[in-house]
Amino acid sequence: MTAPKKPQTLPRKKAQQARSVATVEALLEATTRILVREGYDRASTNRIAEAAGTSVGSLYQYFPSKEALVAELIERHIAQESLLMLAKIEAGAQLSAPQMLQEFISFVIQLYGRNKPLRKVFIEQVPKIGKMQRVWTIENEIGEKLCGSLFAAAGRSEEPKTAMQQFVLIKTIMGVIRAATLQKPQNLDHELLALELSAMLIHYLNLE
Amino acid sequence: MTAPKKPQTLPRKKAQQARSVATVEALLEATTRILVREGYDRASTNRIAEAAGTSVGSLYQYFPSKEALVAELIERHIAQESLLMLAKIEAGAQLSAPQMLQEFISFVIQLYGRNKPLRKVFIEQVPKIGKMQRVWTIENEIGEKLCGSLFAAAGRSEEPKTAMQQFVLIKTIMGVIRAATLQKPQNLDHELLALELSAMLIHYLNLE
DNA sequence: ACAGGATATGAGTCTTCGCTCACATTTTCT
DNA sequence: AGAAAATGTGAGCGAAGACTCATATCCTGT
Repeated sequence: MTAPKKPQTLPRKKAQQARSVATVEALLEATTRILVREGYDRASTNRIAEAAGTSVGSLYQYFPSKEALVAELIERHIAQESLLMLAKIEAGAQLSAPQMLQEFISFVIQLYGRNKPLRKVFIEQVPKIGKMQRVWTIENEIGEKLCGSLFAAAGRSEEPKTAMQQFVLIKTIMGVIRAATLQKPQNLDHELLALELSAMLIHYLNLE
Repeated sequence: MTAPKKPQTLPRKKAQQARSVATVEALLEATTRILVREGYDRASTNRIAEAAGTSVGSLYQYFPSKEALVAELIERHIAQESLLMLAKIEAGAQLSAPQMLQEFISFVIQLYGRNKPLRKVFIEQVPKIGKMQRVWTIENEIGEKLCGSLFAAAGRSEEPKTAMQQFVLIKTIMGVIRAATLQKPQNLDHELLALELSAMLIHYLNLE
């Protein structure tokens, strides 16, 4: 009879004074620490509050649930990294298409090499927290922008870019890099990977 | 102070009589149903036992934990699908390399289109249950076999296949298909996707 | 037929955890 | 200074669920 209730992830109230902002930040930092050290399941609200040096009560003033806490963390993480990627694309505007793509891929590989344990937790929790849609939206955005910049670099700005091209481009990159990062086969040179991937995709897009 | 204990996933005892084998099967089937209908978190051992028409006690005779139950389900799922993929590769042995690859990709897309809800649960739980290594091992196996067959079909059996080639080949395929399946952009034609992906990879492998 | 192993049962124990609330403290504003 | 608003506290309630165990039933071999 009970409808399947998804946990609310909207912040309960906004912090106004500096002191409460500090509390919220402390909570988020503590959540990160506990997530990495203990994993999602062992991260209880009580434990998080204690680690943050506050109380459960305070936690529930700002976050309606543990999921909300993690959702906020994921949101910040996604937002930050997508900004970095978009910036990287802009920064390579004067390069040739192959170089631009190769540098972008190298950059993402290096990005994914950082913070492995936390990233692992996020990857596991993104679906449960319902952040998949958000990730996809941003990935598509990046794919679109990257595709546009590549065509521009090859002097073919006018040509239409199909949804398929953008999709294959960004999903190939992210899919392969995710695999390379998580699975980490040590005998796989990252520079070479970036080179081969970009060559393959440049040819796929007819941009050499 | 407590060491992070991973839940044991080895079967507690093996069923010997026909009756107990039936119990185990019933438990696994019930787990599947509940997983699909209620999701992982709401699937409690009590509920599973009830749905299977047995008792919790019986469940714990054969599975030391809920994780063990799901691990067994995932194991069967992985094993079954990898067999299908390997069979598909063998079945295409007389085709040209491009055709073989295209048909393989189409096959995997169609495979991933089935059982979406259950597959979603599995994808979410594979990391937590510790089955990632197993998935990777099998994916690499498939990549190796596929790569070999493609080279053979192009009359280049003798040429060495690098680890990089196998890696890019299989991870591109699986990564893109996973994205296409989960994200399901409806304006993306699956046949066309298979065609473009295979063309791209055939060129990457220098097999046209 | 009967012993002994295999299997089944499910009420109950124990633990964990999410979350509330009555109350205390701090900050802000006039 | 004093009132009102914002913020902080943590013991404890209630729910949920993982897992056990004493007991009962079934099966197999002799």
